[in-house]
Amino acid sequence: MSHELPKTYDPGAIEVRWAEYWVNEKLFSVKTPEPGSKDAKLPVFTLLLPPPNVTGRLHMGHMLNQTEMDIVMRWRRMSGYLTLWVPGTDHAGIATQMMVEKQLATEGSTRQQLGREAFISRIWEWREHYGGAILAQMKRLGASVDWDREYFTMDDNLSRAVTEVFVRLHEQGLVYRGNYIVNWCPRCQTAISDLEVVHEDYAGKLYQIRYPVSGDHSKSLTIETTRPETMLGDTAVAVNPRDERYTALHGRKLVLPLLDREIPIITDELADPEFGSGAVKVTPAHDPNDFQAGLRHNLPQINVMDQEARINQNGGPYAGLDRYEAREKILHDLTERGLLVGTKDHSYAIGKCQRCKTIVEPRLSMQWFIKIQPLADRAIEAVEKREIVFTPENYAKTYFEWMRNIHDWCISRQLWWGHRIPAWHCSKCNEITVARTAPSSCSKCGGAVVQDPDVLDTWFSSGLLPFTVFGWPEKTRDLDIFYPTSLLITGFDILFFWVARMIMLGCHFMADHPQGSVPFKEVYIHALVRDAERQKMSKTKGNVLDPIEVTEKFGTDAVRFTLASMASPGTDIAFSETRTDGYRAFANKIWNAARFMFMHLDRVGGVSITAGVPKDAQNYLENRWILSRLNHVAGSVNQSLTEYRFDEAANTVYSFFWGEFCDWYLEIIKPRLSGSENDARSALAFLGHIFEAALRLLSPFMPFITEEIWHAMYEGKPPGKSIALSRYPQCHKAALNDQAEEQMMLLQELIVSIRNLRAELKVEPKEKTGIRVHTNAEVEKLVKENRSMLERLANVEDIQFVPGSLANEKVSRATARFEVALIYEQKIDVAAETERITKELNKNKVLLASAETRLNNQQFLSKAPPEIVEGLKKQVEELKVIIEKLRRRLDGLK
RNA sequence: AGGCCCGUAGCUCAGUUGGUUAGAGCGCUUCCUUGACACGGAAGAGGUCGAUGGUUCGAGUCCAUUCGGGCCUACCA
Repeated sequence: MSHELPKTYDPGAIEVRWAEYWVNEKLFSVKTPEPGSKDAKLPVFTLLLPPPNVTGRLHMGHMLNQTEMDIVMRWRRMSGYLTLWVPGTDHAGIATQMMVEKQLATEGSTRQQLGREAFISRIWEWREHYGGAILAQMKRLGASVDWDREYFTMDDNLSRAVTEVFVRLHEQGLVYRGNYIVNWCPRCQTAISDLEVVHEDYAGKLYQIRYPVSGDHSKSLTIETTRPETMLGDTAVAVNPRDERYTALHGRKLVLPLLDREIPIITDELADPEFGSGAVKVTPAHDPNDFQAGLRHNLPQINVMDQEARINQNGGPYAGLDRYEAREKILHDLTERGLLVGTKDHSYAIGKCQRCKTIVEPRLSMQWFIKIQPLADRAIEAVEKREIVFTPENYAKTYFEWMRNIHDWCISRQLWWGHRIPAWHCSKCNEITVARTAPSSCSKCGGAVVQDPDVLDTWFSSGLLPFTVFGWPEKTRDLDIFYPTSLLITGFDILFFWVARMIMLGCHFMADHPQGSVPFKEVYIHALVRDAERQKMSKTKGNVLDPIEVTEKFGTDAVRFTLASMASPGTDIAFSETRTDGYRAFANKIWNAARFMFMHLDRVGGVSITAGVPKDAQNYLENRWILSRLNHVAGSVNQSLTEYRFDEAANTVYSFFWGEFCDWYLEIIKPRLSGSENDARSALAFLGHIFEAALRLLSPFMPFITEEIWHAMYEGKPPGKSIALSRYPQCHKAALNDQAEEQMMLLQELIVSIRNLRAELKVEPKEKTGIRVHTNAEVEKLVKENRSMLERLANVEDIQFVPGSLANEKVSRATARFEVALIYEQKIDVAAETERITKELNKNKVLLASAETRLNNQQFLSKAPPEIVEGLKKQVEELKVIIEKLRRRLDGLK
């Protein structure tokens, strides 16, 4: 039997195989543990996948998000948690509807032609065909989610829960319907929430328009506006009550130009005396501030635009014109009449629809809202009391900032795709019945009822997911066990859209949950993945990297490792392929290290690498050392992951595996591996033990290659189905060995010093040299014990210990604990050596001087902690020794 | 308008509560095809931490000011 591993590392070949294996074997599916069962006693770790849009395509942000989630989940699973990661997709109301409407357009059809029902089934069809793209990609990338629990936000059970929530909120008086100013997208023809509006700076114009005083056209007021077309809906002009310029006009009326309607002059704080003329037009149906002012003064609300933002019949001669055509015509007409006083440049922010980028129109319309304050209060408290903890912590500030200035949430959308509002309108008496199921007739007058045509904001249903995925409103065992979820990992872009809403709704509906009402205990907000030049990736810039393409080029493990190695809370990631190439090399290194081990295993045969640590292992310094290092590293990686320092964790395993395990350990044991079969077997048994642990350590970061090698190690008969189900290495104090680590460090220093000298002298690589060492008895003993290591790694054949200092030698190196010189005839470059030593000497002199200055400073001595002072004293002693040695070297060179 | 973040080697980033000689990867220079790996090995060069001022025995690390870059929130006519 041999350990099968192809000669070259081909990530594509192994990854597809394992990705399928993990899914087919249902390795990460979690059955709800029965009461009293073994699993029921485990600590639980639950994570909800931020559901990608059905319309979505996987981008680097997803890849980062998934990598972080998968690392955490694999690590927790291996650390003994019952680990549940629930995947799903979001029906994405507007986005999906737009997508399918576009498709219809290519067929020359519209949703109106199709009708509501047919259009919706068309979307379901579309979803069947294209909806699973991201999740399929996730499977390929090996995300360790429970595919048996996959959901879609429009599933029957989730939809029922949405209805239940709406009805309950309504019963609690937290849902209301009313005519308010909302952000209206004329393209999508629906209301959208404040969050769905993106603001952009806009260099526009401010138009100054004169409104004549009624009955006295010699007098007038001048107002300023950026949207002159809205004047058609003006129902007053306001001045500030304290603005003495206009006291005389209080109570008078104005003639609204163009329409010749009389409108009152009102006094209201809305008018800022500092702005423009101090008079402001009031358009209650098209501006939120004006709307409030209108309510205060009982002004009529005249809506002058239709759903497509064309002027309606209220606009008199302008009816039928698009809002911007109307603007031009109005400005033209005003100019003709001499009422346009002036125009000035004015830059302000315009709101655009998040989805289609059409300029949003504030418009009065009948919508459903959630009274948000009561929900927000509790949501603020939950974070203040640290029931939910943010990483990085300053996102809590952003969260508070928003929560404390929150506005009621407009939840109705004039779309067809989404959860329909469970409200029925009586066609006779207009009574509205909100109910869990359709009423047969009006509860008030018995008339026929029609369901409200609107659907709910997509974020309404996704805001409920932390409890609805576990079966709410039923009282399920899943809810008992898995709620609250442990962690949420997501991007800051949906902090308000989703995270804040989940907190509000979770706290509200899970208020009596024994393990706490919050939907999750921790929120980790990940950063942005930028391109190698730190530019934001965007389609228009054309710098978008497709994660699947990069993955195919370098392997999933390498891409994951790249992202992990740069994922530090709060820091954006500049993704560069050269770096990924470097981690592909790392994977290749792991691969070849494994092949190296297998080569020797197959040569001697009969070694059980799983039998535990062989007895004689502790006899070897390098074994004590690498075991100690492994345990230190395990401790440090666990700690870093606890703090979501993916970068620290990844870099730690990287340098352990490559820098210590491969570069030093494997090199040291090579002679034993290729020596007698007994020696090889003993070395291999311990090597296998370390290698296997290192694979487990690496597994959450590089699940594919570690799975492949792990199975190969067991020759197809592993102790479990997957390395992902084995235990994560911990730091065992008993395995730590400070002495071994110090001794190895000294030997490494000595070896490097010798290599150094050889390089400087340009000794032929194949030529062995002799060395002379001046040191203390302890080090001498250590070197003698590890003579063969030194001979091999430093290419030395003759080691002499000398009583006297070697500082006068032409070629030598000195540290505080030893001096070493090469026994070598060749001439050296005296000038270069002199320069090098002078440089080193000066560096040390500067250090000594600064240290001594500090030690002579009474303030320092009295105020600095004693261990710092002691450390400095010790350093001064060592510096003096080194400086003295360097001086003698310099003299010797002359 | 308010709030937040960043500026450390050629490039991309680390640098924990201020404490001894500021680190890594990539790139660069020199040497080496030694049977795991040239996707490799060995050795090396290279920063005074955006600027200024302050606190402190001691600052890349805290404070202030300033310059440069980025982000978020917002109903400014």
